[in-house]
Amino acid sequence: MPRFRPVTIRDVARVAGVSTSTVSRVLNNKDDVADETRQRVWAAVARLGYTSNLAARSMRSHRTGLLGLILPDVGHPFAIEILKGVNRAIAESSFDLIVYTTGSIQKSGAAEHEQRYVALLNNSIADGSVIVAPASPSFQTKAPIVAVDPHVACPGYPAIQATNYEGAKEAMRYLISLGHQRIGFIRGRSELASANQRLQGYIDAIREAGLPLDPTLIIPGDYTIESGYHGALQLLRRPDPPTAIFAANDQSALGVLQAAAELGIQVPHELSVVGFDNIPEAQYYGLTTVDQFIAEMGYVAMRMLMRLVEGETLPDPLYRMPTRLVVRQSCAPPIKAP
Amino acid sequence: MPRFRPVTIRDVARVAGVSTSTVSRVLNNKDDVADETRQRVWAAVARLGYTSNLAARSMRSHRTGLLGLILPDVGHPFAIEILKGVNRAIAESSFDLIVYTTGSIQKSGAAEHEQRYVALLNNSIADGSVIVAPASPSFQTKAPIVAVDPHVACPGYPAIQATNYEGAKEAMRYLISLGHQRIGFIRGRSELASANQRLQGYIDAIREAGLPLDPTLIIPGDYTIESGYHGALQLLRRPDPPTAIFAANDQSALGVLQAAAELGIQVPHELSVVGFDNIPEAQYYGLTTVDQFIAEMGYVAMRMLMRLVEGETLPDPLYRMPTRLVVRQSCAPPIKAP
DNA sequence: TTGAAAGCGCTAACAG
DNA sequence: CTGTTAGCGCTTTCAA
Repeated sequence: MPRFRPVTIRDVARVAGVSTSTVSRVLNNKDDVADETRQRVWAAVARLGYTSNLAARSMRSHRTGLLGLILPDVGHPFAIEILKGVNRAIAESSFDLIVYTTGSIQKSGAAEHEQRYVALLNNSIADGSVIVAPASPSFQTKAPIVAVDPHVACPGYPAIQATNYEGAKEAMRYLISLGHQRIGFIRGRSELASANQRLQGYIDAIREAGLPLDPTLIIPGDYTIESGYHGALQLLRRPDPPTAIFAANDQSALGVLQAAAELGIQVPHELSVVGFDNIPEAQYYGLTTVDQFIAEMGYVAMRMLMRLVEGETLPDPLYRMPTRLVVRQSCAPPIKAP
Repeated sequence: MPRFRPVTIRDVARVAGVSTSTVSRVLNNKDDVADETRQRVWAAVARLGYTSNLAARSMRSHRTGLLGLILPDVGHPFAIEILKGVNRAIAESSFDLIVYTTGSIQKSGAAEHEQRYVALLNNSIADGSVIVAPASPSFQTKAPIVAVDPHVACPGYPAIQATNYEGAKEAMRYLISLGHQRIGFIRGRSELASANQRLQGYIDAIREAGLPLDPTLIIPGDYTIESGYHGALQLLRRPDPPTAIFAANDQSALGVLQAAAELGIQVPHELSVVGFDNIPEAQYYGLTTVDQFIAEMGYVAMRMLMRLVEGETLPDPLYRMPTRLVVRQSCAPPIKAP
């Protein structure tokens, strides 16, 4: 590969026989340039194959036409869904997208680092950014940001969140309507607002149905298959096992199914199972789920961001994306109706 | 959101009571700074929450620690697979990743635009870039690039490509070994090197087996389900239909299955089908496929790029990623053995 | 060991 | 209408 010096605005200016500022004016479509000059400049641009230097441009004028997306881990299914929605929003717009990632949650992680990532994009090359699952309660940034599924319930920035509470409640009401009275719950990571909202939905649904709340039916978990598996084993080996289990996310729901299979417990005949999130395999397993429209969340977040970048103000800084209960074969009335 | 002026190196300098150049030296770990000064500077950095401005930094020193990935359409399954591999390579490294996308092939498309995208990242903020499926035969860029699956067979830049020719041949040899003598072929987009290499594999396998080459069994296609569907209909409605069909990619293979089902032709009993690429549904349909390790291609591409960025030279600028024939239920010997 | 000064490529004042 | 000038925030000589 031959050493190559990028073409600068000065090269264009020299070839077109004008000053650099005139070239800049033409490039930015200012209207105070003579037609003849404009032509000469464009011709030079084309001939030299000039492309403006993003770094230099964004340093002076603070409008780059680039929106940022900050993801801890692009390989994660959640991130990929977000990406699809974000991509659609970008495709419909005149903005381009810059996705920034450190490749893993390990390398990013801590809240203090997030600030760095936001600053990296937002204070230099991006006109604004969407950040996925941030832990920080606030960000210092020049340009606007929008969060998807922030760790805290009421962050100091615009955000979009699924209706975790309502979704959990709906799932529970469905199980209760089938006749279940003892329903186990596998919790999510307790530092996440989403996980706690789901737990609260579980609790309130039981209370509102006038059923007794048995705290021993609530098992800690961390959104992994393993936690669902072990939690379910614990619940199902009791002398008085629940007739249904609601898992705080898709992964742990899979763990529950696995545990049931291992113990020879028939789903849904002997045990009903419901999971939150939309795991792709849900339909193969016939798992009843509370679907989150993850891609849609990415889409809405980007649309919100674009509005902010254009200078509009959002009517409501917290957008709540509705979930939907999708009933499949993993649910049935309990064997002994009360 | 309060107006916020980003913290600059000057703010840090003022607080630490040193000059901006000293701050810069500390930030870049130069060793000619007094320990005591170094401490003061780091303290100021921490206190102010300073993050260096990417645009300014990349404008001066031409090392940013950022690698670029240029994708026409992040929503596409191929892109997502690439992303997974790329992500892994990034996670293992000390680089961060910047993905640039315009959101759709529509908005990007033409080869002339690719040059812009490469320049955008490579001549300003990135230390080098991986570009997916580029059409251009060459790029003008300051920093190194590596292509994945370029349109042309021998581009003027380092690239990584699946063993399309060998893979196609292996699939054909397998069909021939089952006893098939008349095998149809659904072509891919003829402007792509990959598609033509697969076609050549088909042709050469037939020749080498000493079978007659019937050009009317080769049907044009464009990698879509529809083209596979129509191509298969055309082949199967002949008075002398082939006993097997090899489709140049996964999508068109699905189209073939669809056409066979519609005509009431049993797969694999009356028709064997093989597809290239790895469609995720392959195993559900029992489709025999020539798998490409797409994520792996992304991984290798990034590793190659990192080497180039570090100043190494590649032993071979064209890396050929082996494909693998995965035999599933869609293949069987023809009804009448010869 | 440190600071002053120059300048990366670009845009936005301000003059002409 | 166009050129000159002054920086954006940073790194890198060159002196001290």
